[in-house]
Formats: sequence, C-alpha cells, structure tokens
Amino acid sequence: MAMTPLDELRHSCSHVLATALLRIFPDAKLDIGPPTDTGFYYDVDLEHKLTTDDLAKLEAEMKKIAEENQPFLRKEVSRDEAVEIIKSRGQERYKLGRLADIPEGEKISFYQNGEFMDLCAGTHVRYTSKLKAFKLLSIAGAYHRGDEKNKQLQRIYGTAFASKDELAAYLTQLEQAKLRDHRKLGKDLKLFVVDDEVGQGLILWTPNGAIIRQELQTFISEELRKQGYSQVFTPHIGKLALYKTSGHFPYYKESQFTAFAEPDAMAQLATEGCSCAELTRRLEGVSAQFAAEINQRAGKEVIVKERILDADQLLEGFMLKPMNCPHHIKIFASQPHSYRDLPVRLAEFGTVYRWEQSGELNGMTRVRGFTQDDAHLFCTEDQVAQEVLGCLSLVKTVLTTLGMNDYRVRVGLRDPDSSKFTGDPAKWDVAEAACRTAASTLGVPFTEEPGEAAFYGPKIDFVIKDVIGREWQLGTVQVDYVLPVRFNLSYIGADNAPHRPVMIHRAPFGSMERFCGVLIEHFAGDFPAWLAPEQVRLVPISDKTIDYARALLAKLKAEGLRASLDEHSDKLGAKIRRAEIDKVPYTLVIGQKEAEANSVSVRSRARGDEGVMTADAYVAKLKAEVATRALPDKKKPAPAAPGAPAS
RNA sequence: GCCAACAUAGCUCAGCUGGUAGAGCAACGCUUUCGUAAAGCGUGGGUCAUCGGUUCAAAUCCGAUUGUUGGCUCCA
Repeated sequence: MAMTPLDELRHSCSHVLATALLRIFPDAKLDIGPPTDTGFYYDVDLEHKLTTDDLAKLEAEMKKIAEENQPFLRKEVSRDEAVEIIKSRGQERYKLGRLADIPEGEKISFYQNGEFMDLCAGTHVRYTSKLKAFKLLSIAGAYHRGDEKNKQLQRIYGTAFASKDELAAYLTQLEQAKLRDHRKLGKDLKLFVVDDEVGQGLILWTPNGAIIRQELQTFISEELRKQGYSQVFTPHIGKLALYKTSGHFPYYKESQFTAFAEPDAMAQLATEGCSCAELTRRLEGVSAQFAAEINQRAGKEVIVKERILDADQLLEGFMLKPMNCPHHIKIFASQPHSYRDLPVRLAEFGTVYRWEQSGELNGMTRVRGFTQDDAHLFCTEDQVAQEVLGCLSLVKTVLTTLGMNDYRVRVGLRDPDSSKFTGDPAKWDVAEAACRTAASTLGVPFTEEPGEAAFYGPKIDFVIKDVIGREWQLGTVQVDYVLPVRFNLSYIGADNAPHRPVMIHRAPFGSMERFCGVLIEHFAGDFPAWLAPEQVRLVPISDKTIDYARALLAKLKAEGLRASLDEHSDKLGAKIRRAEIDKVPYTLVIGQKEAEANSVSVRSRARGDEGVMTADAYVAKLKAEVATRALPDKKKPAPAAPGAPAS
C-alpha cells in the first residue's frame, strides 16, 4: 500500500524519534512506530518512566538528527540476515515477532538513517532534513499488540506536517477543540454535573441541560407520533429470568451492574453462611430444561453444564436493565396480534445501566447510566425493508434538523468466525441484505464492517466525528430475528396461522447523554433558539427603564419563551458581554427610546445588532424561529436595494 | 481494569528548596444610571480531594484511597 507524502513524513519522524530514543536510552526495546491520521507514535519498552521533560529532550535530539541530514537508505535482506541484524542491535524482544508477521515470500527490508536501522517496509523521505515541522505531544501506555494480556509499553505520540505553518495551525485547532469540549462547556454553561458521591459516569442533568434534553425529547416524540409509534413506560429493573431468556445475562456480565437478590432471600442465605461466590452461582444458574431449550435453539452448547442447577438451588434476583428490549417485548407479547396490527412500534426514553470500565468513562459521551431514545418495532418479514428505511430516514431527519452533516454510516455485519452471533444463518443473510439495501437508498456513503453486528442481528450505525476527531456512534438501527424466537413471539397471519414477527431496534440519538455531549461540541455551546436554555436576555440600559423591562419579561414568559432580565447596575457593555459569555441567542437592549415606543433593540449572538422592532413583532419572530427549529443563521439579511419595493 | 500525569475559593490559577493560604473573575453590599463584549470601592468565601505516615512544624515530603485527564483494552 502506497503511503501519502504526509504519511511518509510522519513515518520518517517515527524513525527519527526511535533514533533519538536509542541515543538517550540505549537500553530501549523498540516495538513499532507507524504514522496515524493525525501524526505518529512509537511504542517502546523502557525501564525509565518517561516524563514530559524527556519529551523535550527527545524532541531536541530529533531536531539535531534532522539537521544532521541523514539519508534514509533501504536495504532488502533475507529472513536469516534480518534475524542477524535485529540480534546484533539487541532488539530481538519485539522485532523478531514483527519479523515473523511478514508472510513468507514477501520482501523483507530495513531502513537506515545514521546509526539507526529499523525493520520497515517503507517508504520514507530521502533525508532527515525534510522533517522541519514536528512536535512530540504525549506519553501513554499501550499494550503490546493491543492485547491487554501482553506487557504494557510506553507510547510516545507526536505529530508532523510538511510546513511549520500547518503544524501551528494543527496545534491551534487542538486548542480550539479544547474550548468546545462538552465537559468544559457543560461546566461553564451549567448543563450537567457528575458527583463523586452519586457515582462515576452518572450524569446529573442540571436545569439548563434538562431544558436541552427536554426539547430534544419533544422533537423526537413529535416525529414518532407522525410515524405511528406508541409511547410506553417501563421500570429500571427486571428479573434475571427476563435477561436469561433474552440472552443478555450473564453473557455480558462484565459490562453489567451486579445482579441482586431479594432482601428476604439474602437474609436467609446470610444465616445459612452462604458465600458470595455461592450466591453468584445460584443467581446465575438455570434449570436443566431451560438450558436444553436454549442449547437446542442455538444448535450448540450455549449454556455450560456448570450453570445448570437443581430447582431448589436456583435463586431469582433482579438487575438494573442493560437494555429496554425485553421489557418492550413483554408489552408486545401481552396480547395477541393480528397481521393487520403490524407493525407495532413501541417507543420509550428508557434509562439503562452498563458497567463501563472506569478508564473508559468520558464526560457525557461514555457513561454508566444513560437514557436511550429507544423503540422496538415488531413487523412481518415483508415489512422489514420498509421499516428499516423508515427508521433511517428518521435518523437522517434528526441529524439534518440539527445541522449535523459530518457523519458516516456503518453497516455492521456478522463475523462468520465468531460464536458471539446466534441464530439462523439464512435469516442473517436476509437481514444483512435488507440493511445493505436500506443503507444504499439513504444517499449517504456507507461502509460494511464484519464483526460489528449485534449478537442478534445486523445493524446500521450513524457515526459522528467530534471536534477532536474522535468518532462516536450515535443513532443505530438493528434488525433482530433472534429475540422473537427466544421469547416465542407470534402474530396471526392472513392464513389464520401463527407467524414469527421480526424485531427492529432503533435509537436515532443513541443515548440522550452521548448525543447531548456531541451536540454541545457540535454547536460549541451556541445552541439554536429552540434548544437554548435561555433564549432571550433583557438588558435595560439603566434602571430608569426597569419597569418596562419587567413587563416585557412577563410578556415573553407568558408567550412560552425562556427569558431573563439582567438587573445588575453595570454599564450596557458589561451586560452585553455577560449575555455573550452565557451564549444567549438574543439580547434585547432596552432604553428610553424602546420604553416609549413599546419596542426592543435586538442583538443576535449570531448576527450582531439587528436594529429596533416592536415588542410584538419580535415575539412573533422568535416564536416562529423556535417553532421551526431553525438553525442559527450567521448571515445578516441582505439590505433591501434602494428604491426596491418593500416585500 | 492497565500505564502515566494531575487534584488549592463557585470558575481559572499562583503559592520556590516544609514555617498553619493568595490573585483575577463570579457572588453579595454601597456608589454610579450609563446605547451594543469588562465602571469604582468594599464584604463574605478554602479541614489545600480523603485517610494515614515522616517532622518541633505538611498545601508542600512519603504511602494508600477516591476522583479527573491523556492513552491502551472494552463498548450487546
């Protein structure tokens, strides 16, 4: 695979970094140093714990090496010669393994610059002097070969560009990104908090954030009503039996909160001296009959013998729900359905809990409790393609309304080698074909990714890039042929015989938490009026007009607008500045002139001073902007041409 | 969970090699009544994340714990 010139430059930087590393730390054992989308890194095994001071030293040494103007020389060798070179340089710990990765018959090459020589397919720039704009950024831990069972190495991250200007621009961009980080803005704009005592990864939505979430939920609910969905509500916990049937427990045990038993049962077990291990075993156990059913259905031993217990050993318990689907399935199954009723579309903003690893938690985007804008559709096989398409168009509507156009669509297919995926392969093929077709009619480029499917069926994910370039999976649509079988769902067809429905799981936002996190960064806190926690700030020039301002505030509130009045005795400039910092979309300046004419002087955060209009005209204008969920329009309206008739 | 760094007022941060805390902004009060991004003066506010150790003395040194950040692993 040919490298781009930029990759070549960055890859060369990796080698120069390694050269510098060995000069300063001769005992360093090198692993691998590739270019990345944003720079390069090198993984190194080193007794010495690298510090930021070391980064500066390494960078200075790299500059020296660049100035030494060493040529990059390619050398092709036999496998035996390669082993000799690696051994002679004392780099056998990782490099011999890397050498073994090169398939037999492929060329083996080394690249040399100065005293340094590395096993490498290339390619490189010609001279180290070409490296003019690079910077080491951070040190991180990284497992050898990305496997947590292996030793953790020290990874040095850096970036490089063709010119110093581009490097500076990139570093500025990183700074800018920090300014719109949802964790910073969440604090500044008082949108949400996380409290140690409540727990890591558990979001407390403060009043301002709650307004945004409520508006988004209202928006979604309106769209769902248009599309024939029914709203339901279900509790936050469910019995283990439910998740044993669905297959969620205990296969995903490591990412679930621990199951808990009923208080009476716990007390009884405690008096019997039951150990925790025993309690767990009895909670996770299943009956022989149930195991046989599941194993037969799956066509393999899904339930291992150790989990099968006698009836008197089985202990029923509860768990925090990791998904809403089993609850919705039970609502569907609570009454008989005719084919005429289908599709049944059940929607809920359902809160679920997952035990994410502590190191994975991140602001609102990776949390332990979150609310999905979830829905489950139950339909006939003939309806699948159309319903999937309906779900996709809903996601697209949502993203378009919010001006989120930088996303990609990922069709997650099963990996034939993995036992994670259950169900009939023929049904999988049909479902995968339906997803592919639906994705292709969406008019958005999409990629197919084997192994990314849910265990019960293929899925279509919407992946959005945040400002730091990280990708977040938001909306998702998943086709499921498995759970209807597990829960023995049926509907009566036109032939008066029972048929198996197909389920579709979908969530246009994914989760309210993650979506809001990404949305905060998307708007950099400058929310459109319909989402802004505070839509209008009234700013009286002096307290002489405070009575008019108070009356106006009451009027705006009565009209359902979110307004506040700045009663500080600051000068106008300070009040304007405060409103700007609070990112309020509209500031109304109220002075003597306005009070006398029952008007307002409008200042838009997006467009600046917009002049004076009557209070009534402004209320009507803002209400229309909110009702249409308009995005902020940065452009000033074009002034009417002189002499042109007023429109 | 793993590697590393960090944790001082509501926020952003200062506090050198140990001698029991400071600024700006915010809040509150007074003065000012002002036309599109910062008026002036004053007041209150901190068990220096928590617990333990070293020391005559700890925000400062050491250890543990909790949390945060950057990565890694993971993400039904």
